[in-house]
Amino acid sequence: MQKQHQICVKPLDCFFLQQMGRHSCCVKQKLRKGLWSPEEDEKLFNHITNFGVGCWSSVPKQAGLQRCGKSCRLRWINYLRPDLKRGMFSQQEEDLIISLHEVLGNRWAQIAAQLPGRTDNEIKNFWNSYLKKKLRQSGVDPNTHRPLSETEAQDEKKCIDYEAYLQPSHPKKQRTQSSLELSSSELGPVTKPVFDPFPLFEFQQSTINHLLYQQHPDFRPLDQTHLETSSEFGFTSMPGLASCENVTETDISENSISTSRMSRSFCSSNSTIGAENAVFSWESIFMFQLNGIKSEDKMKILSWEEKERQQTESSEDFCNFPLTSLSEDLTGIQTLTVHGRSF
DNA sequence: AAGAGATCCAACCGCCCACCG
DNA sequence: ACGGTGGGCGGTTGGATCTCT
Repeated sequence: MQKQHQICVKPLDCFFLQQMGRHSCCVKQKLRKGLWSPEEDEKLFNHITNFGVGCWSSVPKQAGLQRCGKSCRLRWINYLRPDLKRGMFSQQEEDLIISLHEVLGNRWAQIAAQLPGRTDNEIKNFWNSYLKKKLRQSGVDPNTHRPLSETEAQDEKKCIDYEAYLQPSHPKKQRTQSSLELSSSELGPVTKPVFDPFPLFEFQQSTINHLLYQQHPDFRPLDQTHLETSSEFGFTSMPGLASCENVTETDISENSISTSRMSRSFCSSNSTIGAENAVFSWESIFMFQLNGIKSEDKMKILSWEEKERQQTESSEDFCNFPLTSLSEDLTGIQTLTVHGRSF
């Protein structure tokens, strides 16, 4: 474990480390730490929207944030990024994580690269809080992916009923879904405002990706690499946001966005947040997704129920995502098998 | 109803590495 | 070649929330 090498860095040590170019953050006592406020989120989001992802160390100053660059980067990657998929992991994602973990170990970033819309942190948390226990429960050592001895399996006291977990009524699931599925009238007064720039993203990501995949077989969902490096997807300049004033109401089917799936934050606030050079709105987010893939086709927007049905029917689509960026560590590995499919 | 324990997950920490001057 | 710097990563923490008694 790394911890044994870690030295408690207090002022004097910290000074030297700073001189060595390491973690200068900790000496800047004035910088804020902890949870991000909606205002901070909005500032960071608007800054990245307007100026793109450049030098993280300069972002806090330019965006007017009392945070270190690392903190801003993390917040963007794990929460504000527009391509994030939210909500429960699907069975396909879960199987893929387990298979990838068997090959890659705790290389969460590499695993996350194979799961569009998921962050390494999210996958790591999911693994530590749930998958590990599930594997142990089913008699598999999560570290080696080999069968546990019977004794070890019996000694595993913590029991997780996975089937029950997948049911909509499971408390843990309700916890994560509540903000998406309750209507504003059901939610009552909002006590903890949250800046949620992409409250529909669960809908957008899965629905649009599915639709695009249907009509454009070459289409692949956005991933972190695309966002950070590809001008084709254009997030560094956010064309969809910058030009959102050109979006008309008729571009979006009224049926495609159900207010019942809005998050608390947006149910309780204006749907448009003004910035100096950009306007934050539902329409802009939606159109960015469409602009991002440069599709000229008019797409039929399916109802939520129809979309979910089709997703279920095409549940194997996820397995078709190519493993494009496995590291050099995998050079010796010929294939990766997921659900009997070889990659 | 209340308190304790368990769990989740956002955020932090420190190490490593690539890049640059 | 070397040191400074920024970014990426995995491990860990601690506050919030949930469950149990």
